[in-house]
Amino acid sequence: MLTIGTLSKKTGTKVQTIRYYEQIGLMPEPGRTEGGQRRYDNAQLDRLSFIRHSRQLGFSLDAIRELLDLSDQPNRPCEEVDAIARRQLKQVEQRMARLKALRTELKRMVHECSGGRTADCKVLEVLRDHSECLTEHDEIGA
Amino acid sequence: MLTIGTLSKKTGTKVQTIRYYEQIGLMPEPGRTEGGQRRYDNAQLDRLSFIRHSRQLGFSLDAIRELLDLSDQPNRPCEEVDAIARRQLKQVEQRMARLKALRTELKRMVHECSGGRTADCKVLEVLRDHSECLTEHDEIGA
DNA sequence: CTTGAACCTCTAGTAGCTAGAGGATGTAAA
DNA sequence: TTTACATCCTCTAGCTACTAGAGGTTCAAG
Repeated sequence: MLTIGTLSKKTGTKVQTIRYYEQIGLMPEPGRTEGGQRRYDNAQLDRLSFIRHSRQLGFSLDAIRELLDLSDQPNRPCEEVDAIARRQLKQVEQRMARLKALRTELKRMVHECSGGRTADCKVLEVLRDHSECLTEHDEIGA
Repeated sequence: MLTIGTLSKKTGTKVQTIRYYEQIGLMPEPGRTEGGQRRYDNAQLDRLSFIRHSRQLGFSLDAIRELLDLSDQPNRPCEEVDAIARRQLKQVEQRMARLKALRTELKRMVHECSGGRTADCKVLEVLRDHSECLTEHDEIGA
């Protein structure tokens, strides 16, 4: 039986985060000692590792919930699992494309500024006037 | 004089967001009609455009606050501005590197799964066992 | 003068945690 | 056995950057 602290160390997940996952129903309620402290078994360690690894790969908690559900039903076709993974891959690729455009623009800004006063600063000038931009970067966030 | 709705359309920023920027002190308090409605001038339009464009380039609101402050002091050296931009560029590059690693891993997962039952699903297998991963992707988020 | 779009404030919600207060428990050494 | 102290507990509030909605008021055109 593992304490929450041990589980935390083994998975690299903060104690608070483990309790949070329990609260939102991603982790099951563990057993408790007489004094009320949580005690975990290996199944729960595996589950948390799965969650943790999925998070590292950028899956949302909602997606992870779906993946865990599917993982619990071994005889279903894995098309749904694949679909979730492909969706994630697509999202990652979209973000990369966006970041690439931002990098281009930022590089140009930084490059063109040759260190005078802020009044003549190319960086500020570009920020003031969108028309100086070469690439599209309309959306915000992600 | 512009209404908040007109300002919203001109900059592509939602009305609620403009009020939010005012609340956190990023936009100054505008003039008001007798009835209490906000009215903006061109300086405020410029400022909001600046904010909007900076957001599109991924700057945080805190960074934008710094940029606006510097922009208001035309005689200071623009090194600080450059530093902020370079910091942003670095962050973008870090995120890109991370996404690249994720993409590699996700592609491999999706590729190796040939559509059987979830019990044999390669995607789930990789998620269960980090050691199957080739790339590093320790951090979460960003 | 009426209508209706646009405005107002205020509260609460989103994702995915993180931090801290204030107090209880578990364990190992003295 | 007592004491020390790390770890645990619950609960609340905070973070970024908005977004949505309730319930009510103002503006401008006809």
